[in-house]
Order: sequence, then structure tokens, then C-alpha cells
Amino acid sequence: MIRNLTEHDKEHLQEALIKSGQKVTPQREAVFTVLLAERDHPTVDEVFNRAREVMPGLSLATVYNCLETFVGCGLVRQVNHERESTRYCPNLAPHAHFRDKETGQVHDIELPPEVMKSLRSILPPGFDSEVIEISFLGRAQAKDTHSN
Amino acid sequence: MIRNLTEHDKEHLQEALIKSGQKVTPQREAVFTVLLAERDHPTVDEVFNRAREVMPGLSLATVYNCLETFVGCGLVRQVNHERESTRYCPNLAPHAHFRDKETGQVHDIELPPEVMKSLRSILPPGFDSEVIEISFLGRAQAKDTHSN
DNA sequence: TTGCGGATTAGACTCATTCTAACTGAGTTA
DNA sequence: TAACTCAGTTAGAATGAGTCTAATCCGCAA
Repeated sequence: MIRNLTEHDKEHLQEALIKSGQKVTPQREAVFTVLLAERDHPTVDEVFNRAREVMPGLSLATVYNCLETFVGCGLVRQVNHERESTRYCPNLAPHAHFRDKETGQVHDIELPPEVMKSLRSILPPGFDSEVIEISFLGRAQAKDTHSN
Repeated sequence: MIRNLTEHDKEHLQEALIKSGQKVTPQREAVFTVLLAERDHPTVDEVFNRAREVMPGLSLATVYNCLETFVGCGLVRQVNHERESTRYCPNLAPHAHFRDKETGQVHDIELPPEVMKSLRSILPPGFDSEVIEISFLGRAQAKDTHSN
């Protein structure tokens, strides 16, 4: 079920939007609420359908726009696996993704700083990287590990 | 320029195809030759255009088919970055990919076993992974590091 | 109250990839 | 030699995620 944003999350959204010169709109709040409600890495379509329950007039284009805006101001991350639909993730801590081969579910995997460091160290001189994407493909027996 | 396959590479192709119950065809040889000639992670379209120089009647669908076959019998790997066109890579050693933000070029980055191990160690119990994809995004000042 | 500009909207468009149905050709089988 | 078979190939149609466009909306300032 889609709850309203907590005060804290609402401030987080407002601050990020305003800081990058964008407006707080009902649509953006609705989309952000959906992202925080169920942290299961939804596709645009899934976000669209969930948000429509709360705001029936919302258009798909707007969902694309909102998500792009959020990515632009660092509120959420995109998650891609091969060429499947892009998924969205509001977890900002450095983490990898584990994709369950059978269920298709995506799980966040915490990424300790020393692993990040050892990864960065394999780059030959002259290579300078800002973003490192790590994704595992396999099978997870574990129960849900969503951080919400 | 597209040279013919060396005896060694030809045998490698034949062995892999036959082992998985597939036939050696002129189209498959042509596509494989293109992949080995310039190890720059070409897209399907690039493979198509290069292969056409040598085999003008070749169709795009066949290039898709050949590449899928090669992936299936472990001859090449797919490389995806976000939702851009899939690229193909005949480097079978475990390696990561570095994508140059400005040129779009993809470089192979050798992946030492101890880094692989430390990566595998961050998976919580119950998570079992066969494939790990690692990709860097950034800027490379270095000259070409293609292994061919 | 009018004008401005960012946000939203519906629908058209793009383009990588997949699908489909017809065709080819090498290697049987009759 | 002719018919059969079956994987592989082919052209073109279909799919579908994502992008673009042009019209509209709406809060705010002049």
C-alpha cells in the first residue's frame, strides 16, 4: 500500500529538487512516494501503475520525466540488467545489485569501502572512473532483504 | 582490415560449434572473423557492416543469430552499458569493462582472482552467483589497450 | 488579466531487437 | 536421380522501451 511521505522524506525530496532549480509538484511527490513505499526496484511501468492508484490522471511521460529528474538531482539510481527495462532504486548508499535468475527480483548488496577500493585499484594508470556498477546474476534462497 | 581466421581460431570456432551441436557455416565464420579482427566491442550493426564488406548478401538477422549462437556456446560475451546497443567481446578471460564517457570506447580491464574473491565474499548467505558484471564509467587518457 | 516558463499530457515516433514465414542447400533416404 | 529433411539464412513485419513534440495547464510576477 502506498503511504504518504514521512516529513523527513518529504524534506529530502524538496531539498533535492529546489537545490537543482526544480519545482515540487504533486506528480513528483506521488512518484517519489511510490519509490519509497516498496523498494523492489520497479520498472517505469510498475511505478506508473502504482502511482495511478493514487493519481489516476498521471501520464506515463510524466513518470519518465519525474524519474529522470530524480536521477538528475541524485535522489534515485537507475538499475539496468542487460537490455531489460530500466529499474529505479532509492537506495543511495554504495551498493551492488543481485538479480535472481528465476524470479527476476533485484536485491541490494552492501558494498564495503575496502571492496570499492580494491576494485578501483585494478584500473591501469590513466583510467579515471566516477561510477562503478556491479551486478551479480544468480539464485537467492534468502528471504527478502529490502531495506524497507 | 578483415584478415582470415588463423588455423587456431578456426579450430576454436569449429570445436565450440560442433560441441554444442551446431554447424560451421560461412556466415558464422565471417561474423567470428569480424569479432577477432578488431577487438573494439562492436555493436551488432557494426559487426553487420564490417561483415558485409566480405559477404555482401549477409543479413542483419543472421548477424543476430550468429552472435546469439556464439554467446550460447561460450565463444563471446555480451557487453551492456545502460540501455545502449549490446556490444560483443571475444575476450573470454574474466575481465571488467571500462567505458569512456567521452569517446564511448570500451576497454577490457583484467580482473585478478583475489578481486573476484573479495567480490564474491560480499554476498550474504543464501545468495549464489554465477555471473558477475563489473563496469566502470569514466575517462581514459591511456592509449588503446586492445589485446589485438 | 496578461504574460511567462516550467511541468504535464497524449500520442506520434525511434530504433534495437525479436519474430515470422519463406527459402536455401548440404546431406540423407528411396 | 528425385524427393525429403532440417538447420541455417533471409527480408520484412512486429514489438516495446524509451524519446520527442506540440498543445495545454498552472502558479507566479508584472
